[in-house]
Order: sequence, then C-alpha cells, then structure tokens
Amino acid sequence: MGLPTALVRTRFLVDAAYADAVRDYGITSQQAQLMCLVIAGPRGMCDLAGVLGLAKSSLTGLVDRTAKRGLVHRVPDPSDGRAQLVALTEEGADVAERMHASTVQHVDNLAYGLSESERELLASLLSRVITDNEVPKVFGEGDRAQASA
Amino acid sequence: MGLPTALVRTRFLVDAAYADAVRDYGITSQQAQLMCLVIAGPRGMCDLAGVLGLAKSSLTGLVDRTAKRGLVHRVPDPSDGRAQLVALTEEGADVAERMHASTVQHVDNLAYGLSESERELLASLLSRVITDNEVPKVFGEGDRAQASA
DNA sequence: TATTGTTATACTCTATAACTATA
DNA sequence: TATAGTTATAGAGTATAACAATA
Repeated sequence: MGLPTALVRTRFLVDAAYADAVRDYGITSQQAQLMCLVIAGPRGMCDLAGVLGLAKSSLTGLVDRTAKRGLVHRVPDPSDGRAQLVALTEEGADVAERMHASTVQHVDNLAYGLSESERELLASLLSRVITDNEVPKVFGEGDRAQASA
Repeated sequence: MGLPTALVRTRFLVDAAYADAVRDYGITSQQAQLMCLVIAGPRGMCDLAGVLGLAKSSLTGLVDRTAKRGLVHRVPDPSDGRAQLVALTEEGADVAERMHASTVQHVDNLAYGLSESERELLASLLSRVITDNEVPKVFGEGDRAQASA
C-alpha cells in the first residue's frame, strides 16, 4: 500500500476512534477539538478560527453550542476591548481531562499489533511529518491550565 | 511526541489536505468518500452505511445530494427488489478519477521531509495498523470499474 | 417477521454577507 | 480604515422515529 493511501485510511481509522472516545462524554468531535485547543489556556476567537480553518461565524456557533453545554465560556480580553477569549469552565476542564485520557486510550489501542520499538518508530516518523507541516497543537500533552470559571 | 498524539495530529493534517484536494472539484469530503467507495463498482445503501458508520437515513441524504450534482445515481439491485445500488455516473467516474489523483498528490506532499526509505517504512507501519483494525477500503488503489450510466 | 430504503423532523456544522463595536 | 466578533440566512451532514415495500 502506498503512503498516500495509508495516510488517508489512517485518517479514517483515527477519526472513528476519536469520535467514539468523545461521544461517551456527549460531545461532538468538533466541540472536543475546540476544548483541546483551550486546555492550555484561554484563546481568542480569531486565533481559534485560524487554527481550525473555520470562518469566524462558524466558530461563534461552535462556541455557542459548547458553552450551552457548560463546557466553555467567554471572557473579555483585557488587552483588547473587541476581543473575547474562550476558556474552559470548571466542568469543561474536568471533562476535557477525562476525554483526553480516554481518547489517548482508544487511539493507542489501534496500534496493538505493533511492538514497542515499532510504535516508537512510527511515532517518530509521524512527528517529523507533523513538524514539517507545522501542524498546530490540536491535541496535546501536558500543559494543563486552571479553569477561569 | 507519543504515538496517540502523533496519530491524532496526523488525522488533523491529512483531513485538511483531503478537504483541500476535493474542494477543487466542488464536492465535500463526505461526498468524495462516498464516491471513492463506489469507484470499484456499485454498492448497496446498507453496505455503504455500514462502512461509513452512518445511519441509513443519513446515507439517503448524502446520496441525494451527490446525485443532485450528477456524480452518482441509483440503480435497482437485480437480486433484491428492495435494494438500491449506488453507482458513479460517467461524469462521476471522471471526477472521481481526477479527484483521487489530486488527493494522492496533496497527501503525498505532506511527507516531503522524509527520504524514500523512510516513506516506505512509514507506509508499511501504517499498513500494519490498518490491516490489524480491518479498515475498509475507503480510499484505494487500482480497481476502477466502468460507470453504469 | 425481518430487511431495505425513504420521509419527517431536529440538531450540529459550516460559509457568506451585513452589521456593531473597538483599535 | 482595519480588526474582532455577532447575527441572519442558507446549505450540508447526521440521528431518531415512523413508514412503505419487499424478502
């Protein structure tokens, strides 16, 4: 199987595992992705729209729906009167933590057939591709921040 | 970077490249995926819904919209009076062919930083994961069929 | 009775255009 | 004037429930 085919099928596989993992928490993939982006701290709407590749108004709606579930909220940006920052609520921080761990578990299981050294090799090759393409930290490690609820 | 994080970020990267590639043809990722699944020949609605992990009615809508664009059409299943098969139209087969090639190109470019042997290694490791998890052929190589238009 | 598919309805996701408010 | 964000509107994607037709 060629590399492009392998990458596209991997996308399909990981996508399903991701959606499965977060569905247990009653949220959609998009809402989960939004939450992952603000785990490390509040971020502005424009910033988030840029990272997610969404129109501003699309993000407004996504934040609205996620806020309605009590997982995020808007806080005014002290350095810019026009801007709003999106932050996790206390409940959101808790859900994000558990959802992240569950997703790691689900996705990790996909590689059950690989040996430890093969997993490391795969991770390092993918890391190269990710770094080369400057993929934003849409799913991260460490860097939790306090909820500003 | 751990393997789960690398896989989730890869999903994000490939997803964007895939959407980019097919947008040039005026279709959505979902419609492109549907078309890829019937490149090798007509398939039934239930079959497709199962592979895509969609509710039956969701697929009805997806097929409706793709058919409205003239890319697929329904043909009765000769072996089951209840069933409909989804097939590419002539235009759909043409679009699918070009869109597939373009997607391969886009996705292949993501690995520009890897040497030829690294690409082969990455492809083989991902192939193992794909095979282990019995990922359906949502994006394939070879196996073109004639359009039944 | 079970299966295939559609329809009705509702919600989520997304984009474009027009708008408000602040820089 | 440019930027941050929202609102209005429309279309695409998805699910559940009820239904029709065939197996």
